[in-house]
Amino acid sequence: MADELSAKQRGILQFLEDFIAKHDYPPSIRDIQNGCDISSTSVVDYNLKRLEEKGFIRRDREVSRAIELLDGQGERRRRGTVQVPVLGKIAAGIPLPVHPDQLAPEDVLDLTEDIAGNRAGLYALRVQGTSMIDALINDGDIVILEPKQVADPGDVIAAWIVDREETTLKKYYPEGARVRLQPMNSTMEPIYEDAANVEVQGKLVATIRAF
Amino acid sequence: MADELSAKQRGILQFLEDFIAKHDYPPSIRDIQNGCDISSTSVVDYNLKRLEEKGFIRRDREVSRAIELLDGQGERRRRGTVQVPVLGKIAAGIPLPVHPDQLAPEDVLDLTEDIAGNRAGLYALRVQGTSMIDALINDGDIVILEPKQVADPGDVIAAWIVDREETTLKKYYPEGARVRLQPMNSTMEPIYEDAANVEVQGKLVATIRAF
DNA sequence: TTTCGAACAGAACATATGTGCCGCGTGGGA
DNA sequence: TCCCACGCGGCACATATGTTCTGTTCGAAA
Repeated sequence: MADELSAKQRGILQFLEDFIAKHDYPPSIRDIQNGCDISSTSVVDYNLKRLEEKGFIRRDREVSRAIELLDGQGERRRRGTVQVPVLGKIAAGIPLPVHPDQLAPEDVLDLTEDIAGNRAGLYALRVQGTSMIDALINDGDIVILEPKQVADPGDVIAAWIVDREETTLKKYYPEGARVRLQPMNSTMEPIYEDAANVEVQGKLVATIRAF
Repeated sequence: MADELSAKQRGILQFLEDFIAKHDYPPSIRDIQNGCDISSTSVVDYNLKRLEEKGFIRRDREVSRAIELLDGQGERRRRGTVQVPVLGKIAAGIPLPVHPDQLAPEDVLDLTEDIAGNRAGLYALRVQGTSMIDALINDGDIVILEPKQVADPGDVIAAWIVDREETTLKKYYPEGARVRLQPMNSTMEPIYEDAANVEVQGKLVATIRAF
């Protein structure tokens, strides 16, 4: 049960993704041959068979360009969307995961580029409780975050307030030694924290509330 | 400049959608022929040329199964997503469009089924102003609505308050002759309106805020 | 009526494309 | 050492598939 992919197989997989993203239909074997600088169609065929065995693609035999991309577990993949892992919950009293990659996603959210933009490494969290109500974020909402340790002024960030052990979502304005954290609800007053007391944990990309 | 599609052309387009949704790769001309009960490949070819002229598909000549689905305006379509038209703005003082179909969308938003669900006829509106802040909806947010003239208790609806000429987004609880409209921010008090003074204009499906 | 073009039928044609077969290195195990 | 699976190269082959050509039908316009 070999789950390992050879360099050539990873290259083919990458080429498949790019080609489909570009053309909206799968490449032929000879397209792959040229795109990956492979010497023979039979080599492509050989490696496609391996990829199919390992559950990364599915092929309909005898049909041109009949390659479907799977995710390595035999699951169908969606096109034109970004898979964003839902890593867990976010509440006032718990810090965000610092290394999102290390967590097993409990769920996956498909997002279009309309929402996700071209950012990479995004992850999502479910909001638990109403502690972020001042950020116009309710219990049950989903927040999409881009992992970041530094933020630009004006970014909406997820900040960990060290001494209060609290996560908050606010607009970020560094002002010398202190930081102004402005609620997104413009009728509310900003709070000020010592710069050393604020840890930037990520940048807010979007929030989604479904009913 | 014929924008009209014949029944056969609509059938082919439908078949294309279904086939691609099912297989993740486009059908061959003969697949279309069989799937649509068309007598000859040349008829398929003929109608595909028409569809291409009208901007519903794009084809790469001489390449098998090289059909891309477009949206009728020559724009690329995404797969596994729902196209939701952005019909305009929503503000406190303007009613929602009653017949969304009749408006030309100023923009199109791609949504995955994760967000849109399986509902049909959805449309989106951009929120202008902060008048919906009590519904945790900010200036610039996008609201996704399902057209509906009647709502179930507990639905979050877009309601037109007749005498105040005002649009509001609230949870809907009919209570006999009056209606309780509960803000989504649970710390705020509900308002009560005469049932005749409340017009249900649609059901809120989701809200999206992108940064 | 005639004319003309849109839509279609049927078949032949050219080629794009998946598949199979034979063979060659190479490296590890018996 | 021999043997064999693995990964690969090269090529021929069958066919899946897009294209094209000739004709037919039908309805509207002349």
